[in-house]
Amino acid sequence: MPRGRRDRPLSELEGCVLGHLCKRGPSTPYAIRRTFLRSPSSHWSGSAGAVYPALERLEDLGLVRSKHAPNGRRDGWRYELTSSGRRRFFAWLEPPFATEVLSVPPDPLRTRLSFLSVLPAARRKRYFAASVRALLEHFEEFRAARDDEDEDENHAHAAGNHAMRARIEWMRSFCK
Amino acid sequence: MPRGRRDRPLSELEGCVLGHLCKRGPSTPYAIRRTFLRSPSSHWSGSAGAVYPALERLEDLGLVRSKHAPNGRRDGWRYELTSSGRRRFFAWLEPPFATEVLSVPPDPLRTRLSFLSVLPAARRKRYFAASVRALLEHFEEFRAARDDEDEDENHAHAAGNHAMRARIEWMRSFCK
DNA sequence: GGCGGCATGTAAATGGTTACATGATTAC
DNA sequence: GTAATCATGTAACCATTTACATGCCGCC
Repeated sequence: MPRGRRDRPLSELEGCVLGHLCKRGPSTPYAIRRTFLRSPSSHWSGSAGAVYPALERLEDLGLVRSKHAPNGRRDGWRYELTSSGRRRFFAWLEPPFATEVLSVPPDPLRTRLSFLSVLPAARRKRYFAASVRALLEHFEEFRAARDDEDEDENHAHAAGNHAMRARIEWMRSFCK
Repeated sequence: MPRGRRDRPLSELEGCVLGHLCKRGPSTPYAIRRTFLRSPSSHWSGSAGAVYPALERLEDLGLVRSKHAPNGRRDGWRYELTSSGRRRFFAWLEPPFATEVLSVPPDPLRTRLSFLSVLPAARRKRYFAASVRALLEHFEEFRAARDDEDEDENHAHAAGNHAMRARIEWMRSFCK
């Protein structure tokens, strides 16, 4: 799907950038990056090398608009949603979803299950035990890292909780 | 992490390629691609443009070795694990895991939860209902696509099942 | 004997990453 | 006044994807 096409699907990052602008209003690129950098639930680094190009692409698509807005002595731009950007964001956000949104999300731990038959039974047993232990440990950390400021983030966090518990459950079920 | 470094972490695809060689023995690149193409649980396309370069990288790292093995009149190569490749595969497969393996796997549906507050309550209600409906539909398809040939794949499939059910559960819990 | 599908690749585009550079502001 | 951190980017690299090219084989 060539980048130029106006109707190409948005990447997850692009959707989130539009979402930030929709939720918090006009923002500088750095402000957008910051929410990625700080958000505990996000899996993006919020790297400048991703956010700035994404904003350029979105501007090329006419979904955002930038105004020159120097900050003190310093140059800077402020981005805001266009009305077509707003429509596009809602299309990204709401059902009907693309298949990738609905299908089982990738999970590196689950991927590894496809190869466990190469291990002798005893070692496989240890595998499950050690994995459950590691998962539980990680789970504690995750639960500790609550946000509490943003209601949405709490929802997302709760969903993450469910997902983690499901992983622990199936790992446990294989233990037996 | 520069590509040349011998101790860089393996990508998921690279791990799976080593895994294929470990499980099924020496293979042609196409045979490896095929398992990705056919495996229902995999989220890679098994595209040639991913597998061939991955094999080259693994060979540069000394983890696989290729032999010229013409197939009939046609050129072709067959790859096999080296002993260091085998060690490396087990390190990839078994605990202790890298953080990315343990942490909550990304889920595009969960990502969208972070923006639901932009919707008015009624619309959010419809959102959850429609999502659950779509998930259930997709879930049926997923369950139908069992493999039954490979025991490991059945394990992975069962884990996918758990993950899907967890998603449906949390979507439902938000409905209320 | 032509056609469709299997097998074997290459090339270009994409959307991320890390690393680097550097100006402004704040804390000490 | 100097070090840490905030803010603003650029550049190089990386692992994927899609699209393309092409030879061989079996079937109708």
